[in-house]
Amino acid sequence: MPMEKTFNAAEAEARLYAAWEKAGCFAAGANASRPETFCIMIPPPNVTGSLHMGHAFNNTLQDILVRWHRMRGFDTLWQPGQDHAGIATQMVVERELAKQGITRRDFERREDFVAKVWEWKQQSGGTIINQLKRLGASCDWSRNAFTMSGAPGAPAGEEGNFHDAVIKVFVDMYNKGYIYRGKRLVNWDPHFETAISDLEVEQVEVDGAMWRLRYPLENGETYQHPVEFDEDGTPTAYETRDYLVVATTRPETMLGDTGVAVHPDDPRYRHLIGKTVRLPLCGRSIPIVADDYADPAKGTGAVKITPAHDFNDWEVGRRNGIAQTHEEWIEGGKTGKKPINVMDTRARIWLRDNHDFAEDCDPDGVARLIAAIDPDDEGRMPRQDARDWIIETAQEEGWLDGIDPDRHMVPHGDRSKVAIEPYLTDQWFVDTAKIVGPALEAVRDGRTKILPEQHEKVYFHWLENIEPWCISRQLWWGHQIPVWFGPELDEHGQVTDLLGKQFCAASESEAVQLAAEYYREKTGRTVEVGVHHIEDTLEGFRHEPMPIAGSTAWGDSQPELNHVTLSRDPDVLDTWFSSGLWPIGTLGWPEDTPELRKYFPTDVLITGFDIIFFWVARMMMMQLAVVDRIPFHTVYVHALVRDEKGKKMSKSLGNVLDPLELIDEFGADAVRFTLTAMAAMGRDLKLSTSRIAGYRNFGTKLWNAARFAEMNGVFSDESPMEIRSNSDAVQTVNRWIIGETAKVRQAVDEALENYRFNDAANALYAFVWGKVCDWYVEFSKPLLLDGSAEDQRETRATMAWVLDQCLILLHPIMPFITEDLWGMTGTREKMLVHADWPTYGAEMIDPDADREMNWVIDLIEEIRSARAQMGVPAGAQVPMLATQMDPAARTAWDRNEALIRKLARVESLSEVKDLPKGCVTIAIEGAHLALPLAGIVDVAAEKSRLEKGLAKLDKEMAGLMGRLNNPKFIDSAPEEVVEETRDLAEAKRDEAAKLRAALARLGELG
RNA sequence: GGGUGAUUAGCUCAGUGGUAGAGCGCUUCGUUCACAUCGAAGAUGUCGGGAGUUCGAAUCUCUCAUCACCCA
Repeated sequence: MPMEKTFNAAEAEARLYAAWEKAGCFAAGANASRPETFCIMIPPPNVTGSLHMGHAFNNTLQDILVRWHRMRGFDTLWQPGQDHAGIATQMVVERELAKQGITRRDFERREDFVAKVWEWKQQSGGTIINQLKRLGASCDWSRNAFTMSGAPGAPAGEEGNFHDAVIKVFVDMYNKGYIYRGKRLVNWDPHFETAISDLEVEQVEVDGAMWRLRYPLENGETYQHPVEFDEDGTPTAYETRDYLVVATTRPETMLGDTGVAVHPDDPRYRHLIGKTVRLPLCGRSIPIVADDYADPAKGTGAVKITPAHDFNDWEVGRRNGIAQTHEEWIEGGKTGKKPINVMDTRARIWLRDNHDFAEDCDPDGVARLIAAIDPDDEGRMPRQDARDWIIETAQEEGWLDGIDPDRHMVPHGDRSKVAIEPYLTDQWFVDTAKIVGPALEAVRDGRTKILPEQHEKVYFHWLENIEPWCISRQLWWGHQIPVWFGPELDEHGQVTDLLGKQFCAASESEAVQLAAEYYREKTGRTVEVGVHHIEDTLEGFRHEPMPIAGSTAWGDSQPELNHVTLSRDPDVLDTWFSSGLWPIGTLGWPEDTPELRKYFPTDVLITGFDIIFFWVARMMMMQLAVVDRIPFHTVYVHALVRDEKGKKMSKSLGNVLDPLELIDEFGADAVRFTLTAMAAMGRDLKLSTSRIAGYRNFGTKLWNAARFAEMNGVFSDESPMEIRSNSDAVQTVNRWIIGETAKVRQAVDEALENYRFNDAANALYAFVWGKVCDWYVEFSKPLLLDGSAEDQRETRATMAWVLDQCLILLHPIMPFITEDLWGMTGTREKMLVHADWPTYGAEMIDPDADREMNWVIDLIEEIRSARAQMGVPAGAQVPMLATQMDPAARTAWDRNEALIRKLARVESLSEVKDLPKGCVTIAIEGAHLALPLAGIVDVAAEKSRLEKGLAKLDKEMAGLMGRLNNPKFIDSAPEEVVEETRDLAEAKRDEAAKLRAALARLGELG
């Protein structure tokens, strides 16, 4: 059956992928023929994810390395999987539920909500897997991993043990002292009501204002405020003020102010340091403190300090005793200030039952504020409304000094898009300072290499300045923190802190056992230990663990503890905590599996630079902390895919190219080849569809070369020869293309070894199109059509071999079209995906054949160029004359006459003593050739052609001679460079002489 | 403000000290049996500006300009 004219990607891709999967071609170790292993972990996409250009790029590069190693016989594993994406998944599921009018708060039990999430995951969580398959990704899907597999409540089919790994790591790290719970300011997302990481916060510029508020000075204090200035800006007149003006972009936080800061050297305020102001509305007396953070040139130079609601204020507060812990406050004789949280978890102003807030306030003020802002659950004001109310009131009461419009950055949650609130809460942290050392060391000493190298700097910079990592999230979808709280006892067995004792264990029963031991030791009795499962009941507040201590007392005796009820921390772990274990977790750790032994440490990680901190650094730290080994020896960091104008692709800009649509239109191979050809290290790639179309055409070109071969019996030779080296061929053309194939094999391997994907793609493009299709197929025609039986046989065999090599070498980049052609151009033992990667090299290259064919190609191009410029009709056969040919040229001509004549449309070659008038000169090494075109030749056109050529040669000669005439060049340049330059100058001189002679002859004519 | 990178043909980009390249686009020609998703030929560059090192610089150094990204 004759081949179609083009490759039908839409039909073939699904069929071929199914065939690969069915045959188990991607399974770990498939096609292994040597002991070395090669393992890549996929950067797990979100379970909510769908394929975007970045995934397409990232996974194309991984697939190339994986297919290349598998064909070379490595024991190969490409481990796929997804992460459970805490916030993103909760968002998607809540959105689904919202369609039915249900919210998360309608669920009575956490388990019910989590069950819904699992339901969603099983229905819709596989989207990206199918999309990766369309791209051709050769992952071992039978091992597909999920960071929540095996978690409590996981349904059938999700029984993996990733959960065990996560919990075990937490417990290990907790016991090693790497994990602790503490009260710190975190980025709080009021929509999702959870802490989020710095990296999930984006800064958005918004139009806002600076509100100036007057805080009255207490105890009759005043200061001189400048009101008139001379030309130099020196104050010339002052007014006496009995208040300080603070400027703020967030007036609603004033309810939580614990001080006002001024610069210690500010002459206006120096005498006020240590005095107090009275906070309007609540009447709290707060100190004026000295801190460099206050910039005298900014605003009024006095800045309100709200430690519980601003990161900078927190630092100022800690330095100045106005953000003390409870213990510090007691020890300091209750003279300092504690930070005051005035918001609930939904960023509404929380005043009712807020003891920290009310503590030093005027009771009437408090009552008024509660009535206005926080009367009851329905009336509690969101932060924006409270701001409006406060400004209005300030205006009415005369303590609003003014309003200045101000454009400033406001942090927003990248998922929720709402303004982030710095929020003071208890959270769990990894004490990264304790585990960062080995991760830095591994890259410094080269055990792990980051490519391109510039990214090592980013890695070092981030790790050297690492902050504690907040790993708790107030979500339901995730790994619940394996810590149970119970009352802490003193040496007399008395409760000192209801929440003070933590029991960290992999299971509830182990925690209970730990607790029983603790209480027995403290009390000398057996204390009954139970577990209380808390539920989310407090609207607008975070659910905290609530352990219970039960005791009995008889008469005057101390109460005796007889039972406690533990309460588990309700928080879950940051998704990145589980993704951080990806390399070991996917291989079955903590079980000692054969895969873990075989494939860990893995080889290469391919990822985008945007998650170097998020993920790469954390994997390094965690693997080293947990199993004390690096997770991979090479990290290849690729750039971003942008649109053709260089803009980051984003849904809001509408410039997103959907890889699946591109695959539909151009085929997966074309998309893959484009991404590969543009993957120069460290550069963003700007993608345009015309480029993809170009590479689709490349596939068609290859297809048609095979089609030509098929039509000429290349694949159906009844007595085929076998080509093993260039000595199996006699014809120069065949010997030449065998050598060219060997060259490209070396180039491709070298490129891939160095992660120079674009070099591999471009070398193959130039070879397949520029060498095989443009020249070899054309050269083969005279042999296949008119050659001797032996020549035909040899050429068919060579062509079959060359095309096979093209398919093999292209397969990692273009798996579909190559596999399809492989199947239709021969009877094969194995599919191409498992074909043996060649190892031939220099021994296949015949320098003589190389020289000869390059001469032939030059000659044909010269003749074609002369003809085209002289306006010789394309179809016309022309005679050619030679006045001189050296032996090499003579041999080359004799051996390749048929194909030169065919491709250059030369009718004959005759040797003459002198050229007749009206000839067009063909400049070629080792021969004087000319086309007698007396009837046709346009003297002026030929003259300008020759002059142009001469001008170019003269310019080149000038440069070359300039160097050769410089004694310093002869002395200091390497011998071979000097030699090369001499040869080149010689050749140019010969060519110029020929052109001059030709010009002289033209002169005779004209 | 700090850091990183970029500036090469009309466009998008390769190019680690030795004759400036590719793809796309453009112009002219072409229905010969692999391919018009094609073929042949052609035009197009003070390699961002300036200075330096060197026999020799797109490439190394310094400086200026412009742009981009990351972090504050």
